Amino acid sequence: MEQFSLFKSSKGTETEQTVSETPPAPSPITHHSSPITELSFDIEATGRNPISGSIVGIALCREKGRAYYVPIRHKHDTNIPEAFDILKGVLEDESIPKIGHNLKYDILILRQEGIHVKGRLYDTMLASYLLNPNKPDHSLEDVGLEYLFYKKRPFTEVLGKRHSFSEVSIDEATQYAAEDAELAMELKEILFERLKTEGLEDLYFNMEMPLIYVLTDMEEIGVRINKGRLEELSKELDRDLGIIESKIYNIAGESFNINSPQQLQKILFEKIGLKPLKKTKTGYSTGMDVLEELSKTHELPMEILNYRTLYKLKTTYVDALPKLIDKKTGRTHTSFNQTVTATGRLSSSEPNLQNIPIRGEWGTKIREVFIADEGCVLISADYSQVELRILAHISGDEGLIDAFSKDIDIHTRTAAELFNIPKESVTEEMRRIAKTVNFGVVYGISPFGLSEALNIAPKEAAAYIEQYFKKHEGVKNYMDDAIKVARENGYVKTLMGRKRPIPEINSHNTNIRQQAERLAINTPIQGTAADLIKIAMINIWKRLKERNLETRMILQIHDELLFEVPEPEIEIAKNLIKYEMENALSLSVPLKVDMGWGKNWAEAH
DNA sequence: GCCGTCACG
DNA sequence: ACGTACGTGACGGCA
Repeated sequence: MEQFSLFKSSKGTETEQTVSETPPAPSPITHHSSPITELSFDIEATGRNPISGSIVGIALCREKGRAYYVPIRHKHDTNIPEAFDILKGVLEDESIPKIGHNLKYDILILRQEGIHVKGRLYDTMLASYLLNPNKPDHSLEDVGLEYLFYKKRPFTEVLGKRHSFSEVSIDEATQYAAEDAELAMELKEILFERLKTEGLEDLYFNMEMPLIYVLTDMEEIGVRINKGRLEELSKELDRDLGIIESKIYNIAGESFNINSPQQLQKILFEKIGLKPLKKTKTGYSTGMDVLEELSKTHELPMEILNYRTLYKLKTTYVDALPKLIDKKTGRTHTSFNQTVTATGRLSSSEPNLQNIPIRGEWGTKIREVFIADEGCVLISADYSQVELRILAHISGDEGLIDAFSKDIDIHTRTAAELFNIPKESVTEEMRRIAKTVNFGVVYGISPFGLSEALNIAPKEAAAYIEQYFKKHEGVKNYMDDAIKVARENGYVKTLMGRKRPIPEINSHNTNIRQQAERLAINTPIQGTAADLIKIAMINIWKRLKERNLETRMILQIHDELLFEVPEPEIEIAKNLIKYEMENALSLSVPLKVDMGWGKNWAEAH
């Protein structure tokens, strides 16, 4: 039977028809005489990763109760080229708004088919995220359930024992896909109305929505990785690990699985008789801080730490990265997740390229593997002390504003304040302490937390904190105010109006409440930094496009952007990037961006 | 599927 | 008496 598009039910309440019947089939787009005001769509494809996955079909919905499914590479498809061309025209029409759930995925799949989606995007996943960034699951299933009390048919059930969606019968595929497209359309009404009442419209349309296009480009371009070098490093790590392994067995007097915390506990705390310093839910901790402390008493803990470091680098990076090089592009394509963090940051997965090692000799070795394409260099641009600058701005603290206005080394200045001495007399050790205090301030400092971080007595830590607040009343006031605001509203906001509910702020449990208070303090800072770099990303992306430059943004690591830049564009790109990052927001302190470039990421940093 | 551990900002 | 720094993702072990 000829099947072009399938007329479909309102979530299964009407019967479906094929459009192959006479008279000539109406296309889902053209049989309407009215102009298309908006369109909900959903791509069915193979695989989670939209770069390696491929399209199976497209579901479309223009109005409640009617949705269509157009098979593209369905096993049972009869491939009608006209359908594809009509769809391309509509999806690329800048004037037609597009509705969907997780549009970044659909846009990326469509790009592989030569369709470049344009126009205003109503992404219901992003809307759900902005309405409640604490929500752990923004899947269509979960959002549909929460806002429409609608239980969608699970994908796994439709798939059954089949390997790919392309093997599902057209009838079933239609039911499933059309339901998704229609659900997104219905959710759009509710969620975007609520965005308006919550004051989140501006954040959506001017930040998260444009960012979809930026992130799709970044994911599509990917990063070049030196695979051969990774294989060399793997062998090197194998050798080093073997040596440490036998050393450990020698010291322990037996061989065991070093990666098993259970077995390790037996060796450390029973056989050798070292003092357990900390407990976990399941036993005695063998974490880094504990082993570091124990290494003063015995030689084994240090060897365990060395082993763990190398093992981590090998399994998580050196051996994992080559497997994620895409066969088609020869590059590595991460996913930038826009709806994961509670603060507004992005996250990165499969592979996570936001936690690539940087410290130590192995950090350098691994970063050297991230390379620029021929004729290009990598440019790294990172915000200097961005969270403390944001704290200066939102707290209005005079001391902090003064320090950043004069571009004084902030940690040295804090040290001078803490120890009541002139800047010139600050030692390395004092600066280290001050640096930790400054970090602690941003996290919502507590005497216990600071004492743990500095390995000092809580009383001593409390004294530092007291001294810090004496010099920075503005910061102290900000913290008190943030907690007050959270108590009154039940949520806190970033500078750009991003909200995070803090439901535990009035908890009667002291621990829970204090944790909530730290969130109330930290979230506006971390979240504003996230807002800031998102603005910079959008502006840089736009300007690169306007000027037809071939410089490509490839990674975001919270306060850093990484670009792949053709050599002739180095100067112009450097200026453009620095300007847009430093001027993304106008704060009461200047923003400062450090830049570097080279053939690999280690050099660029 | 959870836990402990550890890589990053 | 207890347990705390903020935000992530990936790995191996183990039930």
